[in-house]
Amino acid sequence: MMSMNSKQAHFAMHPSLPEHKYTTLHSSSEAIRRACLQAPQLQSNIFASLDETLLARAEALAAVDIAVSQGKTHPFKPDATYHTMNSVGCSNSTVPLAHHHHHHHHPHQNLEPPDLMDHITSQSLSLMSSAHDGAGGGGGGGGGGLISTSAHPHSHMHGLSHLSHQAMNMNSPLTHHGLLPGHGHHGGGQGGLNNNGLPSITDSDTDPRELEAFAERFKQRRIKLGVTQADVGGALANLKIPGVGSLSQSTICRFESLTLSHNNMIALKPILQAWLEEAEGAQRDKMNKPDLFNGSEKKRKRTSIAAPEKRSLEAYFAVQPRPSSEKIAAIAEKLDLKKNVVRVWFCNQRQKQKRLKFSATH
DNA sequence: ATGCATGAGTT
DNA sequence: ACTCATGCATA
Repeated sequence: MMSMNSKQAHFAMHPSLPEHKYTTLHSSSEAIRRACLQAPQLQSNIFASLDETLLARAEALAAVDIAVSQGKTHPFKPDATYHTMNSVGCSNSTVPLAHHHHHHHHPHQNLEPPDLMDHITSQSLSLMSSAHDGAGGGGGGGGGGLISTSAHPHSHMHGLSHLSHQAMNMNSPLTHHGLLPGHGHHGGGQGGLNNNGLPSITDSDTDPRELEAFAERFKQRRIKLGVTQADVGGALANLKIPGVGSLSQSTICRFESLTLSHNNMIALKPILQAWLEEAEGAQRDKMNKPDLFNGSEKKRKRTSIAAPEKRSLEAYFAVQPRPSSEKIAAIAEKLDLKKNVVRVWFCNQRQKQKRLKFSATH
């Protein structure tokens, strides 16, 4: 089969700067997070009598939290997810951006050197596109790189997901990849290029400190170039690196702020480094691709879990980060949320927790 | 800058 | 049904 994705729709232009629908102090919810919840794990009968014990317990804990930092009520329903999946006539024109095979990994118990680049061949570095600025947040604008760049209607999937998926364990930063010819130099500087055009991965590349330093340099140079995070993401596709498509503003942002998993950071570094060097080396010409597409498709609505519910979830998470399906259902009902919303929340929470745990260690 | 969500690949 | 990489929508 080819690729038959069904998640497209680009163009999220102009944030209409609406009034708050509901008060959501996202900053506090993130700041508070689970920090002081260590209830004894009383999971007596999870399947027997709707462990209200645990739920009540967790909620009680959450309640304490509420009393301390909340003094308002919100008249809103914590659930507003309506996907408007439009079958836009299924345009099958998926970019033949070579979605090659991938490898597998055995259930061994440790580091399996990932073939970071197994097929990458050369390069055809182009350049980014327009310049706007305002990437770093900018309060009102909304992180947005709402520029008119990269005209990809809807056919870009994950670019390099296969470069470093879960096959590799992200622990010891000493894992070097079997196909690394020019490794040997390290200590704050790499520069060798692999046979595929991307910078070689060296030991130093897996060093959290090095990654951090690079991320910082990257951001500064990017800004210096006058490009937004979104611009970078879109420009990556122009690098024509096999298996590497475009990335979103979100991902670029996360890279710069180190809010990606260690592995993800390592995988993205070579790509972004390649772009950076190209962009600086050709800062003269700019191509502007006017995209005259009409995006009248689905508009995904982001579910917003209200603070109280969120606190409860955090309380549950503290005692049981991985609730069973039944448990999730129970929690969902208790909080009047859709089961899937709860499930996804736990998944995301685990990811977050994981990366926080890592950054805390380094 | 981040919260909620999707999807591929695994387990 | 989970993990991981990513993305859309939004604060």
